[in-house]
Amino acid sequence: MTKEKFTVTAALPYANGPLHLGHVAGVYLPSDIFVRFLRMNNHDVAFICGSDEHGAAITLRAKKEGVTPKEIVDKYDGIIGKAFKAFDISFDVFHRTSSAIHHETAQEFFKVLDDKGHFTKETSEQYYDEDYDQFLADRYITGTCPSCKTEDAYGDQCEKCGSALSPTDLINPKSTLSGKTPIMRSTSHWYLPMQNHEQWLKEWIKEGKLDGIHHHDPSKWRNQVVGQCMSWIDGGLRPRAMTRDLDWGVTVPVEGSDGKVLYVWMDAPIGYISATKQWALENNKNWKDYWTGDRKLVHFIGKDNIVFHAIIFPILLKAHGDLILPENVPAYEFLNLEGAKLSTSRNWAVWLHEYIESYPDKMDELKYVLTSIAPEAKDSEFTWKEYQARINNELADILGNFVNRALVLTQKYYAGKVPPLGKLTDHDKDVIAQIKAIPEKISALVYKYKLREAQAEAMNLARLGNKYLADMEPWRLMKTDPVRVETIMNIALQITANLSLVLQPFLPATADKLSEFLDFKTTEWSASGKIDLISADHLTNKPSILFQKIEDTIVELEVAKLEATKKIDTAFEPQKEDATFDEFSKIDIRLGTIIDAEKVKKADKLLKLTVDTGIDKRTIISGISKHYNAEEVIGKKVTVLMNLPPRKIRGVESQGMILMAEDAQGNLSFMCPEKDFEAGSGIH
RNA sequence: GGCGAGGUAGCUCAGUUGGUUAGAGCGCCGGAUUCAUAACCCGGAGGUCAGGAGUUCAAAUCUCCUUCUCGCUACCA
Repeated sequence: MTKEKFTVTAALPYANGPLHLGHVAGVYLPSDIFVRFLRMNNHDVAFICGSDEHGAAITLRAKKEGVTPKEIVDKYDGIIGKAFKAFDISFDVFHRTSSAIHHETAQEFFKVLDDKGHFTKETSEQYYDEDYDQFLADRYITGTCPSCKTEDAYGDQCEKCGSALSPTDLINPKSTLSGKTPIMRSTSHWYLPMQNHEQWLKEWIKEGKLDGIHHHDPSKWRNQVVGQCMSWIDGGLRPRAMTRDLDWGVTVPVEGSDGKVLYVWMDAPIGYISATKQWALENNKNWKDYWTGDRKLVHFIGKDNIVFHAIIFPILLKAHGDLILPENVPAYEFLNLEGAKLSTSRNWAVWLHEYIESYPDKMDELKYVLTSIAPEAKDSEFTWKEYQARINNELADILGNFVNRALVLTQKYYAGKVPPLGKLTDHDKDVIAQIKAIPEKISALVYKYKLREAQAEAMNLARLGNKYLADMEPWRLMKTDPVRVETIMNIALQITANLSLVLQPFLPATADKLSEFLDFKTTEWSASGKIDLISADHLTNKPSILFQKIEDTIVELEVAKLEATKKIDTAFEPQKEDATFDEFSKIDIRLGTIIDAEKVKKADKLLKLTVDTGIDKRTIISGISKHYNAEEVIGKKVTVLMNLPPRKIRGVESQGMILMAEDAQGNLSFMCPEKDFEAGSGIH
């Protein structure tokens, strides 16, 4: 195998929460396996990751918790970094986007593109809501449509006549945030005109050609990745703003851009580059070697960020010039947990750092299970029951047991010394051929990013060993033909030595244990498949149990722990700041009876309700159709916020709002009077 | 709502350019065995390949429709 060069990145974890099993199964573990395998084959590889620490979500969270964004990201960068270390994900570097070197790198990157004219700078007068102290997106402005004169047309489109608008076209504009007339304020943003890149993107993704030259094999990209990219491209790419009005992030390195930062999705992938720079600095290397030339760039990501890695970042890389584009973007689907979607906010998750704390000696067990169920082609599901079954039935019974019987027999018959290989039978030769074939299969699968199958193939080597022993019955032959047993045991030990090799990418700690048992270690994949890994007379050690079985009580405990999180109200916000009595008095809340309801067309969550409020019958659009269907809400007496300024939603004017209670799981419930009061009753 | 990806044995999943009785692992049932963590080994049962229609000598595989799940997006706080 010729040596190749790889730069492998794992999606930067967003530093506003800890890591859960979904992240691990779908990005970090597969990339780690891939990289470990590459290293064993002596490819030149850099494995890059780090914390993604910018973006509006972090500032919002900081505001909510009353701390600085820096405190948030420091906290989670710490938790995440520590967990990766304990779980033994073998990054060459785990960096962070809040570092100085990243800010410099991202700014420089931006400047290069700006200097080359790859951005269109739109300095425009935009509407600004003084009460909310922010610029208004098109959709947050309504006004009268200049062509059909309908009121409440949106800033980007009039729903009535369908004409495309810009906010400044509107007559008598209003902010939907405060309801007031926004003022014009000058702001400039840098846009990436993605539509200029459609042609080469199409050729690159569909045919794997870049500038007419072969770049990669598109059939190796996952369906989902090609499908979603083509869907975006065929739908027509549009300019996308690469800067934001925010105070947390990489400041735009251009005069007069105060209060602006790089869009987090421009900033974050550049984090791969800045992390490489930091690593190069510390290891006396040149970072450019890892981002130029005939090097293969591979991005491991989750399916939710395909377009950023397969469209937007490639545009940026190509526009920058000199830099390589991804050779593949293996995107993983999602992992579910015990029948429900993983959710950070609802605390429905198995957190990696908590697992590590509970089971510090069971890292490989978790790795094995997660690789077995890795969501490569579709969403998959983790259950503790399956965790137990995989470990007990496969790791312990098949792998652990084989290793144990081979080594224990060696202890028993030869005091641990490897017996010589004698004359081979046809059966032996057949087994030896399979020992050779398995690593080849694993290798082919890994290069195709089929890691779960690759791992299963590694387990087949242990199966082969078990079957070989069962077929040969050395314990019986020992009485009649001890010379023959020497050959059998030699082969069994060679299988064990091969296991210590082929398991390394998947189960590094277990592979090390095997090496200790055998007193033999090699990290050269090219040695795999050989049957002379350990020589005759070599002394092996007494084995210990490789895998303890998982007791039922563990499963029960973990499931109970999860169920308990359903009941704990962890997700509730802290109390808001004081409101004056005057402010409260302005709010008009009354009981209303829903007298009619229908689903709003072309909208997932909306119900159009007709409500009798005691003083009138009005239409209210409510985003509750995931929780209530139209039939069941009719006749309900609910709480209505009366004096919210009317707003057009999906072309229908909503005159007020139905107040809902929301629990920690995000379920919504009407708030109904305890006594049967009539519609119109005020709520004070 | 638009687009994308999925729906294959009880469970987790393979099925390459359509081609003989649809596969693997685990679970289940039966058998054999004792070197081994009551493990291993052999055998068996179990599938209208989400549902319907079509193209074809032939469809899990191609086309259309319906339905369910997930993601992106729109809209919703």
